[in-house]
Amino acid sequence: MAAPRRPTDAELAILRVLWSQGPSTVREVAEETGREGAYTTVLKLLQIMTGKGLVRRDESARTHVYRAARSERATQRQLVRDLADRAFGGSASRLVMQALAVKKASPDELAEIRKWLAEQEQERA
Amino acid sequence: MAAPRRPTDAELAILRVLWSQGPSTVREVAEETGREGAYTTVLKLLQIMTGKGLVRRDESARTHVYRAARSERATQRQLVRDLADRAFGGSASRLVMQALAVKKASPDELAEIRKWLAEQEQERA
DNA sequence: TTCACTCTACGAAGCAGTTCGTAGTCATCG
DNA sequence: CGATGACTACGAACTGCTTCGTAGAGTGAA
Repeated sequence: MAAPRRPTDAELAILRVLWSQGPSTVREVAEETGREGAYTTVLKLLQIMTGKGLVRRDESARTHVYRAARSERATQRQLVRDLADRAFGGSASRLVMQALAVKKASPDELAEIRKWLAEQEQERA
Repeated sequence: MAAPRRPTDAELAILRVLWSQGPSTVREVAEETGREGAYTTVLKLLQIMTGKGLVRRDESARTHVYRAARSERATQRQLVRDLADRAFGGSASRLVMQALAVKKASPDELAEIRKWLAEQEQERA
């Protein structure tokens, strides 16, 4: 499979619904996004996304059911990589530095970072 | 000033040149991007970016000199925030987690992260 | 059957981003 | 002066994204 193009904003909004709600119909996605009269817009987007391979469609019932083709994590990593390339000279670490400056972390998140740090030092031994 | 729209890919490529080379002429930017026959394309982009307020133009000489209107850091943070909003439910910390998974860090970067971690724990006291 | 409702499909418009060709201006050199 | 070359300005084409309107098919109730 060729390198998939980065999802657009509207596509990402839909993927977010699919990731959090699981496989969904057009109506379910449209209602979750909360916008009025968005039904055919969401339908069209899902059709396009099916063509791009971003989502998969179950057509066994008359009302089709869509699900994200790639996991949230995998997509997030792709986007991080993409941003690192475009704005940080390819350095994910420099991206991390700026992200750390943006917002304080919760205790859980701090713990995760500490854990990651320990692993890094482990590997360096 | 209203919230500036996120720079596009082509705009970011130009900003990267301006950040690393400092104020530059169209020709200097065009040569740095390395693409053939890109001159008028770069010129047009710089004109558009001037209109958007992304760059500032010194017209005192016949050959104009452009410089980035915002710092690299500020722009990077904006982009991080934007990506956090679009793909991480607004959580920069979750973005950090994925970014850490993407690539190993250098010793310097590890040290910076450790320093940041210490500051966080300080504030929590 | 007929009506109302829901669904899919799709065309088309509008807009932004990107690229390129062309025109016109200005400075310099012979 | 006249030619050459570098510069700015700008229109126009092309593409991709997003939105919406409309058509047509399936479903089920009266």
